[in-house]
Amino acid sequence: MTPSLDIVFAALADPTRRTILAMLLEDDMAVTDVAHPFEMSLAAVSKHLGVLTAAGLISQEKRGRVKWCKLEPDALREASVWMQGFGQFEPVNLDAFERFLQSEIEGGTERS
Amino acid sequence: MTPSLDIVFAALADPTRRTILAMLLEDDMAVTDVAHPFEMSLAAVSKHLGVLTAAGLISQEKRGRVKWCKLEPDALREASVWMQGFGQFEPVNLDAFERFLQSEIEGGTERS
DNA sequence: TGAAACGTCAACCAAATGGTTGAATATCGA
DNA sequence: TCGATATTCAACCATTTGGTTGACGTTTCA
Repeated sequence: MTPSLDIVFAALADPTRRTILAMLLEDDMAVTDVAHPFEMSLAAVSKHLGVLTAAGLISQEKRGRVKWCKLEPDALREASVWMQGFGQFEPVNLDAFERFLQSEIEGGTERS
Repeated sequence: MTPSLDIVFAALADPTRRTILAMLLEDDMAVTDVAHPFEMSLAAVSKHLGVLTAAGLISQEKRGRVKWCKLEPDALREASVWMQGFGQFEPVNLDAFERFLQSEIEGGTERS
């Protein structure tokens, strides 16, 4: 079940979380290492990672006592498609655009 | 000064606001008309429009007693560029776009 | 075995968010 | 001028968000 656009965009709206995503672009990281550059508690970063996980933007896998965080960039695809629609489609085709989104996006259980 | 990614993504995180943007894709609208399909007060919709304006996603121009709302899709560019930094997505999802065009051709124009 | 490292949980707090209602402001039209 | 229309403002409320701290469960390893 793909997380809704609500959850994905809300996850992206925080600068700490966007920085974390950029960090994970380079390599997978343990929670403690993700937290290191930030001037906030480990628990706070752990919460941010929870938000990113709920949005499907990262995945977390525990090996031993270390929990590894991995970027899942595919989760950005749905949001990206949604945004691109505003640049690429003619205003005339709203109905068609909406049908397109409907067919393109799975699991979007949002109210209209 | 372009609004920060924080503000833009936060604005996009609400389904009511995304629906408003989709409505404005079709045409400019007055505040009252924007509010019409929603089951909430006019004041609430007015607040949403304020959030979208603060994010630069729409502009509002008052003519007479009517305030017209206009989509400003360029505001999505910065956010779009940020997301594209994560690779995977081309600026346009060409495959999906071609399928969309194909369905357009096959389906004919069934807008009423 | 036991201390240290890794990470989360629970309770708490301040501020922001999304909604309400009622009053206020400004403009149009007859 | 007066009533209706269009929109915002102000105060209020409940919920969510982003942060804190301290206690807790696991896992490692000397």
